[in-house]
Amino acid sequence: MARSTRPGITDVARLAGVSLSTVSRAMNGNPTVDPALAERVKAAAAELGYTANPVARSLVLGRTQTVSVVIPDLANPTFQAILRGLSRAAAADGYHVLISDTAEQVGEEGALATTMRRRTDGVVLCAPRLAREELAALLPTVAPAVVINRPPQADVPTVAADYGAAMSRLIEHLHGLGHRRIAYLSGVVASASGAARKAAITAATADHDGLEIIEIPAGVDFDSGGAAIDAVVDSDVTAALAFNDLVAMGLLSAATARGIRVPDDLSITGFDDIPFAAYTTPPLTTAAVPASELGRRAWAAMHALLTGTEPPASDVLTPELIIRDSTGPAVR
Amino acid sequence: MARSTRPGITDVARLAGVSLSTVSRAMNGNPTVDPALAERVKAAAAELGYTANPVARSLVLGRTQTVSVVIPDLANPTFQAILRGLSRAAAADGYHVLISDTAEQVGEEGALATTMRRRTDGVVLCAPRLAREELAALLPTVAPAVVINRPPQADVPTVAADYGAAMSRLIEHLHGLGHRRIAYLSGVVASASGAARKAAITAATADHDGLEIIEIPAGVDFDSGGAAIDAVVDSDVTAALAFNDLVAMGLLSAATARGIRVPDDLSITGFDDIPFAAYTTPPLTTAAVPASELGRRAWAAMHALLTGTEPPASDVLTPELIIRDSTGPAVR
DNA sequence: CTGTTAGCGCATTCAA
DNA sequence: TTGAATGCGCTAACAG
Repeated sequence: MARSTRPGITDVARLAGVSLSTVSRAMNGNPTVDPALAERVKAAAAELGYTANPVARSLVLGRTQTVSVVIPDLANPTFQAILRGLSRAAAADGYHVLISDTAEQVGEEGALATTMRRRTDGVVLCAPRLAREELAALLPTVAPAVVINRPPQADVPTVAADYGAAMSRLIEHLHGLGHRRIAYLSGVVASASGAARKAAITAATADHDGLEIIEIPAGVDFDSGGAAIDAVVDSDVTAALAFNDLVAMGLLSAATARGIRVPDDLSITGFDDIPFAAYTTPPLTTAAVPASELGRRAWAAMHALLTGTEPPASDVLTPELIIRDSTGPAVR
Repeated sequence: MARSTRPGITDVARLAGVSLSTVSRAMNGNPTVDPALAERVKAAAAELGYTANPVARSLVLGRTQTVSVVIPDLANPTFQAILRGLSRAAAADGYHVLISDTAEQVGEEGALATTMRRRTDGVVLCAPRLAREELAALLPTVAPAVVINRPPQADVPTVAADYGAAMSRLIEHLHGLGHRRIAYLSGVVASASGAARKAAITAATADHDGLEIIEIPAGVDFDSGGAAIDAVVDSDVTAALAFNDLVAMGLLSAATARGIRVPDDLSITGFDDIPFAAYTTPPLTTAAVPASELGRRAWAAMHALLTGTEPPASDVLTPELIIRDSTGPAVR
């Protein structure tokens, strides 16, 4: 029967008639080896189907050519897009990605990141609800790290979307359409982006006399949007700012089911511009968070950290306002 | 300044006043260690914040506690769900997941799987378009492996949804509504699930006199569904079977934009039951492929392989027919 | 029950 | 330019 164990560097050395250090050097393209010899070694390696054991290399080199990514919820389209952008960018640079969906163990982000960090060269953290202090305490222990969608931190590259600016644009859009009494379906209040949205709301009501924004607690998914329909109706508003597209879609669906016309009776805005936001009925007005671009940039920052390139600064992207048909002039 | 290098097993040994092996044994819960001593060791480890270097362990143990997952396209909701189900199940068993989105390098699945396999304990392969022979040649080289959504292979656990059975149900549903001339928007013909769908169509037309199913080449995404509207209209059918929900949604959207009423003028079915299929207007009739369950089961199979449990057989799930409002009685 | 010794597979000093 | 020796950090024989 054939060999059951993979060929090692020793096998190649023997076949090529050289020492294992020469094999190592040849395989790594070290220029201090005689070209002819290098060829011979490579031929031997090819013949044996030899490839250096990455685990052994990792041990001696101290790097794994892999980064960890911790994501709060793989079911969320935005996080999926971040992961996708990051994953592809990392692959293009020859890096692998170890993922972790923390959905189950909320609050375990710290321990998880620490665990993952040990098998990888760095960690990209997407942890919107991790407490500020915990994050601050965690970061130094897992460096190099890059953080997504959190306020800039000292010594840690951050890539984020400007949720506050986007929320302001959404509000301006609604205000421009004549809406003066607006509902805000808040999602995770404790999240960084949630705080940014809230701040934008406060600023907007301060800026515009007569503008009222009523906060209605809701969740972050489709169902919570639907569940909020009663509260929205009762609040007697002409428009609703949903925490995200999922919530907006739930609200839109529930409103339609109730015979409330959107945007004639009620304008609705989303947030994120997930893939299906353009295909609801009516299509959703929203703020386009460039999620996969965030992932790409997070990788760029990590790659810089890993290669010792210039210390990447914090990188913030402003979501674009996407006006579709779920918003229209205020009626009342 | 503080120590810049992590504590090693030697540091713990010194602090606890024991040998390396005792530390190793104590940390691994080896019962042949005096309980009191074990406590002392653990205390020392805790004091130093020591944790065994996973890379070194991997090298000596020959296992990484990690599995690779290769996914064709992270932008596809079905694959996302598979990954999510798998990832969470693996995490529950203390395993990590290395992912690879092969989108960019189609056809590179083999090389990629091989590369990833070397840093992990096994690979879960989701490669619908990989040629049968290539797959067969690849599998033995990356074992242990489990394959998702492909016909059962010898010696390799397979978990798959029965696309053929689901397609049959969809057709029966349409036939029962009186549809006799139906369009089929084919996606990736070369894929395993594509072949299964096609076979179901052939069987159905053979079973039912007067039933015609016209194949219209299309893609696998939203846009390709929309692009097929002309062909569908020209084909003079009363119903259309879309390759998947994305295509169905694109077609639905284009149809609606053209003033074609669904399901009054045209019935449309999807496939997969992605999260948004229930929220289109009208909601989509489709076949629910239990994607995250597939991921979960793929993990179960892999875990069995890894732990030497009973050889997992091939596991096939039949998608449930979900009748919503995009299908109705045939008019003509 | 505990310590000593030998590798896991490779990259890299150091000599030659 | 090449080879021999050393060690990355840890586990697992093997003695004691």
